[in-house]
Amino acid sequence: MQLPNVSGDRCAACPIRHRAVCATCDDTELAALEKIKYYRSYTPGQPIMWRGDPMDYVASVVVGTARLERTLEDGRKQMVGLLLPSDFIGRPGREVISHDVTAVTDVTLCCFRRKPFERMLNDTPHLSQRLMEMALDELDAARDWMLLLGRKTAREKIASLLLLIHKRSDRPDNLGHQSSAEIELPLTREDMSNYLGLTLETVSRQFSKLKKEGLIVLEGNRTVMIPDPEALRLEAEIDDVAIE
Amino acid sequence: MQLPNVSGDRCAACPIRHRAVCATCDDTELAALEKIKYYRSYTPGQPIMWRGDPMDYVASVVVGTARLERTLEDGRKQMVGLLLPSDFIGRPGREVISHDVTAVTDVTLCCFRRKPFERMLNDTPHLSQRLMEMALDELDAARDWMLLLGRKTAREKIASLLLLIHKRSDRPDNLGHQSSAEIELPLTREDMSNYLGLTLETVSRQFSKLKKEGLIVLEGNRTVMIPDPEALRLEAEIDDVAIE
DNA sequence: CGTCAGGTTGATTAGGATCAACACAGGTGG
DNA sequence: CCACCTGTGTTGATCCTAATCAACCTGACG
Repeated sequence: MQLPNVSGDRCAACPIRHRAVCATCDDTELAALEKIKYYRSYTPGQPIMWRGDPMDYVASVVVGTARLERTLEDGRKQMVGLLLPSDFIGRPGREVISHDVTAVTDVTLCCFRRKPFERMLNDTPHLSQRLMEMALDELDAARDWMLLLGRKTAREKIASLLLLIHKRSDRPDNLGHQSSAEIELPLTREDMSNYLGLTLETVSRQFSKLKKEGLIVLEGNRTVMIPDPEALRLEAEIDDVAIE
Repeated sequence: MQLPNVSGDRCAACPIRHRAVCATCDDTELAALEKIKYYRSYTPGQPIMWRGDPMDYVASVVVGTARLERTLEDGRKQMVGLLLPSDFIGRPGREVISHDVTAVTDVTLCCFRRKPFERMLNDTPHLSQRLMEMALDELDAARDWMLLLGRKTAREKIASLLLLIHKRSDRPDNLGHQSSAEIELPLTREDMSNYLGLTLETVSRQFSKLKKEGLIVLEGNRTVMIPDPEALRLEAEIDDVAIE
């Protein structure tokens, strides 16, 4: 996979400039951030942070997909977040990392050492307000996911996940409702099962069933065509009061 | 139930002064907040906010317990948060309420009309930083709960809930590990089932089983004695890396 | 005294987990 | 070039946990 050449680039040219934690920073603030930022890259499967380790830096995802997860002693795993470009990693004000983070695809992070970043947070309201906004958005998303984990059936979970990935892989040509859509799954069946609170066998079976019913069309293992997104939406029991 | 006389009180005397969104405000900021605040009270079961309604105000819980929940069309319910004193309700910057909020016990809120509060957020870094902190804490809590919903057994869920309530009803005499503890459940079996992603029958059965095994002692329906919190902790599969 | 909300317990069912076999593609090394 | 391995995915058989359906209990309250 060819990575965009981000290292050393000016923030102004950054692909996530207008969505990440720095979105509302002005030129002066951006210059200050630029001084303390550095890039890191990871290959698929590579750990990025471990729960319990000291949190030396925080970061924005620039390119790629990562998963945020927790593991029980006996090995049961639950993904608690899917990190896509512009998502923020880490919790300023905390000494220790609370969730494992792992690269799913090739990933490039824009990192800030925690201490300098915390100092900037303190005297850059634009930054703390943006981070507050992002945290509140993620909180809403986490709560929606709690509804899925606690109450939805396997079939509804799969449909919801497909629609979530569809929505978040927002290509620019996304004007209103399309009559069909194609999405690229960054996750393996196992990753998906860990996100949905299922086993990988159940995920596989539900894929097969949705395929047989014509609600999805598989092109290879990772590419899913959704002939009629509205029909899939009915299966997902999603309800957007024009909120999300 | 006798409510503390909070209405009209000065913030300085407020029971949640040092934990709520206003915790880090100085006297001047507090005075400004005092001008736009007002109190509201609710009786058990009374709705506080409805998903989809315009968000006219945001609030802090001063006294009592409320639940935050989402409902599927067919009636399936999932609690997505338990709101205790000092917790914040609402999302500045959003026009519409995204979760239902209902009083569980008698509840007193300290409310702020949203617009003035948003203006204050903009020019009061103490406030936005505190709200950011609280949102990030809640995000961590929500993610812990996702692990519970997705991967824990009914028995583990119940044990986790009891320990959560024990931890959050932090009486001052809470110096380190106690050899036994008594907690007061604000929730009905049904509320608990909605929080844990179970049915109320399953909750009831697991209570009976834990009782039979001596891990808990019921005194009436709502009071639970935990003879050996460490033993219960082993059942809950909780793992705190000195994080929480 | 009857009603009703909250709670317990029992019988049965079902959705998903578990255990297991196999398919297939992509490397790797002889 | 082929044999082999490994990671990923599919499908089948069986089991088990928690859901469902149902009866009943208790205490509060008009």
